[in-house]
Amino acid sequence: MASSAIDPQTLQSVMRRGVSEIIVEEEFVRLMQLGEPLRLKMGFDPSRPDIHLGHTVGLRKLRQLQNLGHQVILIVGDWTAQIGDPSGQSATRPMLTAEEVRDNAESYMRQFFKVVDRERTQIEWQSEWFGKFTLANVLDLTKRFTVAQFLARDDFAQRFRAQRPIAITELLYPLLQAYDSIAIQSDVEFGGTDQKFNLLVGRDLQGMMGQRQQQCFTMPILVGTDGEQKMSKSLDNYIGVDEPPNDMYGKVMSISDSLMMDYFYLVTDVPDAELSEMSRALESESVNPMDLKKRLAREIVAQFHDDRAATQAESHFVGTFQRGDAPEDAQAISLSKWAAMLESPPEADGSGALMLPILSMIVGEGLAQSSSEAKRLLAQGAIQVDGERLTADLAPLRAGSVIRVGRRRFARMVDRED
RNA sequence: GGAGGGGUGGGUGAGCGGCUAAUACCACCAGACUGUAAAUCUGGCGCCCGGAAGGGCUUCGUAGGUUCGAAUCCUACCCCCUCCA
Repeated sequence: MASSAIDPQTLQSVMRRGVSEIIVEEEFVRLMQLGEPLRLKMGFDPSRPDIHLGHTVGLRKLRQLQNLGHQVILIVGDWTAQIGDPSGQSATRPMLTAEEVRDNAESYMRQFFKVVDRERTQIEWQSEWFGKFTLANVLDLTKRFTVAQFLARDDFAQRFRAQRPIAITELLYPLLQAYDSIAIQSDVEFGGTDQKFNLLVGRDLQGMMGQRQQQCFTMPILVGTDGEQKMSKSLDNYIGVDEPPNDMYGKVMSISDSLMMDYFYLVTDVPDAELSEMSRALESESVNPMDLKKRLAREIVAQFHDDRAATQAESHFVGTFQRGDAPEDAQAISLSKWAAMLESPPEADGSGALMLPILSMIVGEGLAQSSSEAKRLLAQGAIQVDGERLTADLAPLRAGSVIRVGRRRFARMVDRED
């Protein structure tokens, strides 16, 4: 319970770090000072069950407020999912079956609760209210807004100008999202800066229908691993909260140095004072950026897995990428199986290794997609055996030999496998 | 109801009878450089055979047709979009 008034310093950190805009700030402050638990609204689209770091910027804010005693209402958007948020491309989305929605919701929540406190979260399905909606309700909703209001929204405006299609249902999307605020009596709603319009429609609608108006928090958009665009699954520039530690660590290390401080600021708990320290050190080049980035990668992995996983991921990274060792879990290839495939017994060179056709082997074992690709890789010098770059198809292999294809595909020869 | 535009390789998007397995950009892969950074540079990027030169096979919404030859022309069909009313 948030029984007592909040201290000013905590309030400041809630309202500043990782927040782009609060509408209306004074009202939010007043609400916080009331000391009663607020209803924090968060929606989720069950056609996209995966959460990545970009989403966690907002989720972390929710968690922060939960720790102060407030309540999260998670809305499963089983109706809006059928429309598709117009802020994306206008790709027609297939309708989901009830079962798919349930599965997606499940996997979403598993990830959601890595950040948000389950104890202080209430889950509501849109169908609880939209299932009962009648045409009369729809008309009542739609008559409150004008086309001009909606066309003022930037992405609609652009599409309209470019004579690209805008489905009527897309205009409905913000309305349905807004009605959710009515249904759950939301006090504060959260979203990325690109959600501002939708959040405000909710606020307006509440006012029109005589409810206390929600406050709107917009959060900065996290740039993806490509260093340019918003982190998103469809652009494949994301770091998923569900990814294994090694991948997560590696992806963080691959971000550009210039993004590093944003990540620290938006998705870790490293205190502000320390962050300014780091920025200064980077500025004066008194620190190797790589070391700070390793810290960032550790922080992030620890957050979604644990400290042990973070330490392991780091040594995996150092071993595999900085030193070029084969990872412990490298794919195993049976030496005897491939030796047996040659009609004539494989020749040995002086040291007892077997000369085996590496190209068909890497295709057969899935290290290359086709023999054409395998040839190209060989020609480009991308295939190594025990650190030696290959130039011809036949490679000397023995048990324990390490095959490396490109930067990250590894395999180890073993005597046999079952 | 009327007029028009369009469906091309993971994406955007050229090509509009042979020089086109198909321009360009993005994404992706590899190499150089490195901190697996990023950026940059170089090469590659349908499948199969070949050491290579080269050859074969399958692709441009679907199905037929014209032609020595079609992503390009014709016919039918399916799908998408815009404008006028």
